[in-house]
Amino acid sequence: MSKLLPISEVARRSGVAASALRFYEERGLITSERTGSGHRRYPRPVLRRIAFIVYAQRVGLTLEEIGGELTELPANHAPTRRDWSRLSTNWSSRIDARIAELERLKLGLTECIGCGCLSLDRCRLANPDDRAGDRGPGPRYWIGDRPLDPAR
Amino acid sequence: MSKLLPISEVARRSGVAASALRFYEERGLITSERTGSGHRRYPRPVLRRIAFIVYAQRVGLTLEEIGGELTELPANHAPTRRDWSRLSTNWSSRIDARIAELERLKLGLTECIGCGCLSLDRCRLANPDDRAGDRGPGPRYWIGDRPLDPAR
DNA sequence: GTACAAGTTGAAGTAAGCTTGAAGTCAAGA
DNA sequence: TCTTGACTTCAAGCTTACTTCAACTTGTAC
Repeated sequence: MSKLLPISEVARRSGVAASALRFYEERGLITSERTGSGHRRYPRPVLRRIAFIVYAQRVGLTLEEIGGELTELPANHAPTRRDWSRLSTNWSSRIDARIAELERLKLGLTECIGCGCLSLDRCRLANPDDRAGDRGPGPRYWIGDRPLDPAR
Repeated sequence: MSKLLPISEVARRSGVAASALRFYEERGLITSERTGSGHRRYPRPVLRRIAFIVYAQRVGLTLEEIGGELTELPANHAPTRRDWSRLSTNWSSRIDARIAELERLKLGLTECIGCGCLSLDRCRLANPDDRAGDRGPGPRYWIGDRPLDPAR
């Protein structure tokens, strides 16, 4: 049987707080064995799983979504090529979408300087009235109709 | 005196819920005049201000940060070229930083397929142990030492 | 004059992702 | 034996950004 790690060690190695690890366990994202006295002991592959979680969070998935992805991944083995391939396609497009939005936002920033109007309510990029009919209310041009990404 | 808009109209035109508008007002991000009966009446430029708020949120600023930016902007006039220039520089670098992180994350995704190891704990991009000494614990390579961006 | 829509306030609720605190257990060292 | 230190659970608290609700007041239409 391979080495089992106490929570403090997993926290140290993963950079994730022990309280967060317990929280992830409560949410079913990771699992642990227990010592006779009830202390958690983690098999090494949990580190991979945690890295996966942290990565996915940065990509912008919620813990719930991550939980969904994880149920389709082997708990104690490396993911297969197929696993990775599916994830890669899926996440790549999410990442691309968010990057596209950020580029659009950036463009709005420079165009609003460049166009000479300098005004959020007269500029065609910002004026809600100009867009009221065709794009609905709200600053939809810049905003890109809300593909949710996180990143905090 | 220019036309004043009731909250429903501002909500409709801006695409922001009336409850959110009241919330923004509470937080000092926008202001309103009142009718004799206490109903809010917004001067038109509030639409510019709201567009600004929504835009800034998509860029990734918190309402508190946005409040800070807004205190330096004229409440009822278009921002000056200097105002825009400062913002543009500031926000552009934030946007660039987040885009850079996303590119890094995407690279991690394809490299982990491409490198052939297919394993988050053996791959050099993922293995916490490889990075324990020089980069501290946690999946720092992919993660990029946490420049906070939001986007939900 | 009466109904109904639209508005008001303040308090409480929601969601995500954790952290903190209280109270208790357990093994090892001085 | 006594005291740390590491760990446990469960409940409550925190932050951000709002929404929802209850209880009223107003404005407008018929």
